[in-house]
Amino acid sequence: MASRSAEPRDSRESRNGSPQLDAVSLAIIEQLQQDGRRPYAAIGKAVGLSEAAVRQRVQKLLDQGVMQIVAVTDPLTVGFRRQAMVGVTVEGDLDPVAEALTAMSEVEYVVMTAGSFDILAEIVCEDDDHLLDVINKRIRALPGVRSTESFVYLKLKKQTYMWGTR
Amino acid sequence: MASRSAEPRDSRESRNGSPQLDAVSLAIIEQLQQDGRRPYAAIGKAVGLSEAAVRQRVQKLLDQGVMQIVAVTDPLTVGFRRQAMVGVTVEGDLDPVAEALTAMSEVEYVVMTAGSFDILAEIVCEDDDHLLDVINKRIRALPGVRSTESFVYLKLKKQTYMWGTR
DNA sequence: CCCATGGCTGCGAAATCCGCAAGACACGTA
DNA sequence: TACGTGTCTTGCGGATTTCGCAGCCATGGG
Repeated sequence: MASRSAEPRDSRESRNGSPQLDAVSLAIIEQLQQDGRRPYAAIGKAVGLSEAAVRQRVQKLLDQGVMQIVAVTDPLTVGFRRQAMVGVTVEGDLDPVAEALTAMSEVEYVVMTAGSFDILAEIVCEDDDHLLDVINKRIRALPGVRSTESFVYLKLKKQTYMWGTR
Repeated sequence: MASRSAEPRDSRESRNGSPQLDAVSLAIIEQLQQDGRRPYAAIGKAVGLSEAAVRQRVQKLLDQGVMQIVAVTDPLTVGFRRQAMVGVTVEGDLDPVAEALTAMSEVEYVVMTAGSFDILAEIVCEDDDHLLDVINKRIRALPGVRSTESFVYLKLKKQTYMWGTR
């Protein structure tokens, strides 16, 4: 059935270190984006592979860190009452600052950007005191941080992981 | 075993419409944040509940929209080569703008904030043309949008859903 | 040419998921 | 207080899924 196609089904590394994904793996990911608990057999039927093959591919994708299967929530509804996005401007090398932010447990999301901020970091805290401490005492104190600007979350309106299915 | 505690285990609505979660449901969510495919029996053992009880709680949490179990990836490694955070400032009511953003399939994340932006929106696109189209032609054209500022993603450094486990 | 590697398939055993029925408890009402 | 009502919990099969393993095929290197 699998209609062994001619296109490369490899796992070569592209130059940025990210594994190259073929269409079948993308289809598997798409299935799991709709329902992270979908059975392997059902996925196999959808993408044209055996159950075992799907299982192996999924395991590899997880091992490689290409995807993770997790429960996601709106922290605001689950007891974390203060959340904020912090824009950081840095002088010099971005990496040390990004690493330091990544190491903080309150920081859920770190991305390097082009624009008037060099780094965006999303922070999840229990309360105002906690948030203030993280931003004012810990982030602004990092060597290389020139300035920060905070955007406290008021309401989360959308949170999707369904790209690819459109 | 379940040591029926005295604290409320209800599903009342708090004033903002979010279901109130007890400690057991939080523990279940925590388990699924570590591994979205963890078997119900294993979760039950960890939180002190029967397999069936866990299953029903999970199903309810999913139905209520409190959490979702999905595969998450770094879009940059999966073929979506342009991603950006857009800060939007609005005149007048925020809701219509937030709704319009939410309706766009390229917009993955919408949050209302306090600060120099009223709304932050994360955008996932195939290429530069696509990104330009979304930001310049569609978002900036929305009635009520006063201005926007874009932060194109260069590299995703961290992406976690492990709050609560710390 | 031969061999090593990687990926897919098929299969049987073990574990898991799922639906159902019954018991326990809290709460609201008469 | 007594009595429903609704929710939560538990236990138990049967169907389904997961898991590990052996074999097969294609590709690429020596």
